[in-house]
Amino acid sequence: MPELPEVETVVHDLTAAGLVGATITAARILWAPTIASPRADRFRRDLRGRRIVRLARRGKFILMELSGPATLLIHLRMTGRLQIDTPDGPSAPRRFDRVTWQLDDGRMLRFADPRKFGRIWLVPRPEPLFARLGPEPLEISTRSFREKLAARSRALKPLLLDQSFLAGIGNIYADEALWTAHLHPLRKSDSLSPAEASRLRTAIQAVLRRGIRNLGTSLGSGQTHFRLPRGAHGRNREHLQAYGQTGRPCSRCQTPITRIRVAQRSTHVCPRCQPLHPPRYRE
DNA sequence: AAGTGTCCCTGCGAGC
DNA sequence: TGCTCGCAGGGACACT
Repeated sequence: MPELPEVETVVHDLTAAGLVGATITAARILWAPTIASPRADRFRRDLRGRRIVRLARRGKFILMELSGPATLLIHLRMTGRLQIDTPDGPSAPRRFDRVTWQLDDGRMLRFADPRKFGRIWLVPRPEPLFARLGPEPLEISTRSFREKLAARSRALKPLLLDQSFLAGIGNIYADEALWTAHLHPLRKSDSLSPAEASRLRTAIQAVLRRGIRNLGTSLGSGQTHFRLPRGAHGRNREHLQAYGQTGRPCSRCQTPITRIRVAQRSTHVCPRCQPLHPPRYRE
């Protein structure tokens, strides 16, 4: 499930593959609802002949800045994958391809997405799409983070998943950050002491940075798990401490990790390290 | 404002 | 082996 570290990894891998500088010679749409805007015929027409100028990330969005200028925005949602083929690779669409782009260097870029939740936009300016996105979690200051927590009275888990609060965190890294910070997912955001708030920010940044360093978290098997554009796997799964660890001993206290449901999402918590009602403030 | 439920989708693992 | 069933979940939206 691509979150900030996976999206960052995709952008890095596309850049390393030398995508910047290539020109799109044709776009093919195999599942029309993937294109959020503009309409399919215009999407194809407007892309032809544009050069890829820069690749970037904002929240969970991949930004492909094009000559013109224009920006191609890609959101992978659950199972979206960008794949870059070598020039001698097969050019026929594969089973889960939703959009493909032919490049002038002979390569093909594919957007594959088994569950069809991913979306792509071609826009003159990306900013309007970011109007409701919160700040980047790797850039927010301690002070600003504390103030934002105190300004709300929401459970921590749904708040971390809310992209208008912070942009880029999903279910895996939310659970990892809360475990790392010793905080229960149902703690209210305005109940945190300054030390706890600071600890949470540090934990968020640590788990995201570790995810990036490990090239993202690849889960499960088959078509639905995360891969880099050139086919490599992320190796962050082996570093997970809470997510998907139900029944396994917490690496800090050996208490089995339990799975609860919070805001319709499976949530993994150490019942001992992450008490809902802490006896008193520590540190 | 916060929380819940529903929808979109389909591969996959579990159970029979 | 082959079937059915329920789970996985990001984000938009309706509703309480």
